[in-house]
Amino acid sequence: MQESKINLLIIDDHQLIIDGIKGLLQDENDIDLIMEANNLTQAIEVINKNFINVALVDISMPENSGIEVTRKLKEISPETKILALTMHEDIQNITDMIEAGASGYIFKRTSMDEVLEAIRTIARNEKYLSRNVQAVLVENMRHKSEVIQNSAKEKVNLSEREREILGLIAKEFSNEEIANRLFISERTVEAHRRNIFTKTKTKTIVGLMKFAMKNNLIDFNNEF
Amino acid sequence: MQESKINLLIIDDHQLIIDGIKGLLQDENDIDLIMEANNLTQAIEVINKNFINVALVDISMPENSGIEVTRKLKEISPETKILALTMHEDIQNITDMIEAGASGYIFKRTSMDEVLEAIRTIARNEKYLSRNVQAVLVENMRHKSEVIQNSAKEKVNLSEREREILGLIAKEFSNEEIANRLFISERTVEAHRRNIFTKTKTKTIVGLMKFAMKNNLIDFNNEF
DNA sequence: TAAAACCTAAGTGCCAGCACCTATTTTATT
DNA sequence: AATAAAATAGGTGCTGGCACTTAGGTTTTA
Repeated sequence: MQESKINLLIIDDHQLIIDGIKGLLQDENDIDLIMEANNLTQAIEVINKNFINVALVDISMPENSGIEVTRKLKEISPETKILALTMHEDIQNITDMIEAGASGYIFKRTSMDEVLEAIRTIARNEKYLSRNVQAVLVENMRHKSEVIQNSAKEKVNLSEREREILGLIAKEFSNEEIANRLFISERTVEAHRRNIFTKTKTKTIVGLMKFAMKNNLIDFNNEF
Repeated sequence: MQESKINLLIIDDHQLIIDGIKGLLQDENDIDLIMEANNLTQAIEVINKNFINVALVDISMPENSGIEVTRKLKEISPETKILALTMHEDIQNITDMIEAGASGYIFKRTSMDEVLEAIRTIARNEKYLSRNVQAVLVENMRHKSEVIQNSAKEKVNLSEREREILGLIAKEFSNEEIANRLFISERTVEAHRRNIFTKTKTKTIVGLMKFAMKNNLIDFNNEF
């Protein structure tokens, strides 16, 4: 399945790291060309002159963050696959990089073998997340549910009608509109609204929306 | 790093699949015991009698969904690592299973080699997401950003101050409180508020909150 | 069968948010 | 130097949301 040779570009502001990686990779016979760049400008220059399959981006770079670099490179050369190499092990960084267009993400504390495997994987147009990264993602998913469970520990039981009205509130209908829609009095809507606030222990619509979000009572994204 | 032998439990309502997997794994010398169960009740029975390192759960089971099974097994035997084997390739299923406590997730269309690798990986207390699953996760992260970019294509440029005030609104402060906090007049806060509404093309606080959510201008989860 | 929860609804009054207007000072941007 | 954008702030008036109260009919549950 190994297609052709890989043209690699290493982008890092630390020349030492570039040299290190280069040394470790240059014996691999499926990696043809290894270019290097210390910043975005140099990287763009390289990419404009050579066809690069894989760019290894260290996102701890000072001036342009790795996210910026990734976005920019993807813009000018969408075929180039980007592998993020970083010491930032938080989810935000991972998701940001992937949103920016990275095909793979590995932590600096992983072995060089994995770097090589990652390069080959994303060169084949697959995705690569190192074990560590997978662990972070999994932990995050689990954590999210824990947060929800904790915050909703005192199980809020909104009635059918209350949920319905909460949904309409979230859809930006006024009490009057809700009343008309449901063929009930505005007074009744107000009563429901009050009960919803009481049950959810919230005081403002903003608070209520946050509550609804956290408890997945409404979803902001898919609607409308 | 291979610790000891692995005790495996295969849970699937299709006996054929159990037999198939069993046949393919019984030659592996690091897999000691292979038990089987066709449903949750049987699985619980097995787990109560034997120590199981890894449970391979097919979540397409009719009666109790794999999610239920996973939750239940994790409850009665937290040390047992769970590997989800499924034909459902959507994110919801993946996240649900992981939230329920699965340590790994693989699609049915992956090779048996990967199943074996996955079993060994999670037996070592690591996480395992197959390449396919990684692809789905990555695609999902990217897709999210696309949605955001589309809906916010007309790049909303809130000023520094406006962002600050938006943040305070999201923290449920009233105009008066915001005014006091920032040492400005309530009139000014109102003016900013109006400008924010205009710029974001929203009309109600609910709409504004949805906008802010989508554009990551505020984050509902981490705050407070 | 009684109690609890739910859905319904009217009255009354308060005020925060908002509309619409105007205007000065400061800070980019060209 | 000039134009634009942002931040500041006062006035005035309307109203939707909310508090607080009361109450009757229905459904669920203990």
